[in-house]
Amino acid sequence: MSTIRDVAQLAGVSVATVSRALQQPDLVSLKTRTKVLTAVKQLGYKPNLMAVKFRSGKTRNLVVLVPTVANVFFARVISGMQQAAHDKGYSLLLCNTLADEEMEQSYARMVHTSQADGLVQLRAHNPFAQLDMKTGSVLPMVNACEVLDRIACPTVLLDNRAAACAMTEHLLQLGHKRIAMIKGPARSPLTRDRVAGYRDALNAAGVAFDESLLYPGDFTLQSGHKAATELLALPNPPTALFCENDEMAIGAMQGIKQSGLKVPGDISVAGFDDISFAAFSDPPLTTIAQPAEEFGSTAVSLLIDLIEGRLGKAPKVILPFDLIQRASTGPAPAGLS
Amino acid sequence: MSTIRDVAQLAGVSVATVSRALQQPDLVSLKTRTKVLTAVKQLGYKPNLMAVKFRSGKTRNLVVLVPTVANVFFARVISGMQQAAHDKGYSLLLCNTLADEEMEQSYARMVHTSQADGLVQLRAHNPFAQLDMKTGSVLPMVNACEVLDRIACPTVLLDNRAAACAMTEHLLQLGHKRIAMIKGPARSPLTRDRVAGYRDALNAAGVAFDESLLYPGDFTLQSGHKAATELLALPNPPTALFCENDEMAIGAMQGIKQSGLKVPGDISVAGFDDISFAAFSDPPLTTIAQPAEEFGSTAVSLLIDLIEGRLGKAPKVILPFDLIQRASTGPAPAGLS
DNA sequence: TTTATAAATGATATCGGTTACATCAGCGTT
DNA sequence: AACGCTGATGTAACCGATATCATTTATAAA
Repeated sequence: MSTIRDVAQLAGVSVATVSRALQQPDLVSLKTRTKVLTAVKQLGYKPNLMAVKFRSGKTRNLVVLVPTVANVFFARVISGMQQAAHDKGYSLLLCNTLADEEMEQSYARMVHTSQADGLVQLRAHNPFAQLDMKTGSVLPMVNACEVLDRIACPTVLLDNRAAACAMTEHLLQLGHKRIAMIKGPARSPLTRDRVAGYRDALNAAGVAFDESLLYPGDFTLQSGHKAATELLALPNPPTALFCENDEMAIGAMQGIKQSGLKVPGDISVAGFDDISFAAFSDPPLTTIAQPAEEFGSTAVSLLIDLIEGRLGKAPKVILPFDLIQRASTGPAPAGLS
Repeated sequence: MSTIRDVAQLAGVSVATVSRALQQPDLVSLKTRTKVLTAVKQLGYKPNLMAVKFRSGKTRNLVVLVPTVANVFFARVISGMQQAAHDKGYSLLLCNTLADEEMEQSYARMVHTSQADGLVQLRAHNPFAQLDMKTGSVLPMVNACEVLDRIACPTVLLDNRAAACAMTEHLLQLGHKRIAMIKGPARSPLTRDRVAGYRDALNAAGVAFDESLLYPGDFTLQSGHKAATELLALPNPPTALFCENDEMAIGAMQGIKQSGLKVPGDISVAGFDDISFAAFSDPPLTTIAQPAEEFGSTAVSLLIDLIEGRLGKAPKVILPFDLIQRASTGPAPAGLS
C-alpha cells in the first residue's frame, strides 16, 4: 500500500503539495497537479482514511443501537438511516442490542473512545447513563422511535397518543365497545402514550376503560398469538383487538382463527407500523402507517447537524401517521355490540 | 478529552509506562501500576482508539454488504454476524446496497482506504471487481448465502440444490405432477442451483420439466402475488407452487386465495428460509429452514480468521437445511393429480 | 533593474498512541 | 570491588496524513 510520501517522491514534490493537490486543487499549479495525479494513478494510491480520521478527530462514523434488526419496522428505519448517512459521507456502526444494556454500553463507549462521532438510539434508554458520570461531557446523541422523555436530546417521534386515539376511534365507529389492546412492555413510553391515546378515545366515546382488556406483549408474533388466545378465554371477550405492532396483530389473527372465530366477522384486529406483511396477511391488516425510513433519515440528519454544530436547541420532530384501513376491521357483531 | 500524556504527567511517569501499565500490566511494578490506574480513573482517561487503529494498521471493522436489510432472512443473518463480530472485538459497517453496484463499490473502497479490515458479501457479485484491477492485491472477503462460483474466497452456503430437490420430492410424494417454481432473478447462482435441484427431483420421478412453470420473481411479497396470479391463469395451471423464499410464498398464497382457491386443498405452496412469519401465515407455510444466524456468525468467523492469517485455503462451509412441514402443502387434488 | 506583492511549494510540527532501544538500579556471583 | 544479569522505566522514532509557517518563484508595478 503506497503512502503520500511515495507519491511525493514519484512526482518529485513534497508531501504537502500532494496533500494540497488532492484536497485543495486550486492551490497548486496545473503542471504540478497533473504530475501528482499521474503519480497517484500510477501507484494506485489511496489515502489511509484511518490516518485522516485520526488527524482530524472526526471519524464520520455513527453508532446505531437497534433493539432488534430482525424487527421489520426497524429494518426499514435502518434502511433510511443508511441512505441519509451515506449521502453525507458517514458510515453506520450497527449494533443489534437485543435490549441488553451491557451491549448498548459497549457500543456507546465507541463514542467516548473516538471511534464514532455520535449515536442514534431507537430505544427509551440512555446508553450513556453510566458512562457520562465519569466525564461529565454530553455526547452527540439522537433518540428516535421510542423516545426518552427525561433526556434533553434531539428526538424523532410519532404522535403515538394521537395515532392510538385515531385507531381506537375507528374501532368505536364500527360499533365496538369491548376493545382490547395488546400493548408492549409496561415501562415503555411508547406503550404509555399509546395506552393514553386509547383511553382518550374511550373516554370521548363514553366507554368505560377495562383494565382486563389491556394485555402486555413483547412485540413478537408469538406474544400476539398468546395474547389473543388468552383474551378470547375471558368471560366477556373483546370484539376488537388493537395491537401495538403488526407482528403481534398477525400473531393474534392466527390465534383467533385457530379458536374457530372469523376476522373481522367475530372480532376485528388492528395493528401498528404497516410493515410489508400487513398488506399480505389474511385478512389484510388495518394498521397505522409510520414513515419508517423517514424516521431513520431524519434521526441521522439531526445527528449529523448536531455533530457539525448546526443544531441549537434539541428539536423534537414529530412525523405524521396514517390510518390504513384494510379488511381486518369491520362492524362489531350484532349480538354483542 | 485527556490523553495518555496527561495521565503520564499526573502519575509522574513516562507515556511508555502508562501504555505498558494498561496493555501489559505484568511489565510494570505494582506500585507504578496503581499510580497509573489512579491517574486514569481521576482523569476519566479513555484511549483514543482511532489513534490505536491508525498506529496498528488494524481497524477491527468489517464491511457487510447486504442486498436488503428489510429482508427478514438477511436481518437474521446480520444478527448472527453482529454477535460473532462483537465477541471477537470487531464492529460491523453495514451497507444496505439494494444491489446497487456503485453503493457496493463505495463501501468496498473502505477496505482499500484502511477503514475496514475485510468484507462480507451476501450477494453473488465481487464488489472489488473494478477496484482490484488497480492494485492487484487480494483483499479479505467472505461470500455467504448467495455465492459466487468464479471467485476463490471463503464461502458459506447451503446446499441449495439438495434443499430444492428435497422440497420438490416432498411435493411429488404428495401426488403433485404440475409443480411450478417461483424463482429469483435468472442470473443468480442461488436460483440456478435451486432450479437444478427442482429438475433433479422431477427427473428422478420421471415427471417432464415444463419451462412455463418457471416464473421469475424478485423475492418480494408483491412478486409472489403476481406470480401466483399469472400461473393460475395458465391453461393447465399447477397444483403446487414452490417459491424461492417465504415472502414470495406468502404473497402467492394471498393471490391464490383471492382467486377463490384453497391452500392446500386446491394448490399447495412451499417456501424457503423459514422466516418468523412462515409459521404465522394462513395456512402456516411448509418451508426449508436455513440457519440464518449461523450463516452470519460463520461468515464473520471465517473473515476474521482470514484477516488474522489463520486461514490456509479458501474453505467452502456448507450449512444444513431442514424441511419444515406445515399446513400449506397437502395431497394433490384428486381430479388433477 | 529594483522592489513590492502574490502565488506556489517545501520543511516540519502535530494528532495519540505503541514499541524498539537505551538507561539505570538492584542483586547475586566470584 | 568488579562484573553480569534481570526487571523497571525513560527516550524517542514511528504510523500517514494535515496544516502552519517559512521560503522560493513568478508577476506586476515603480
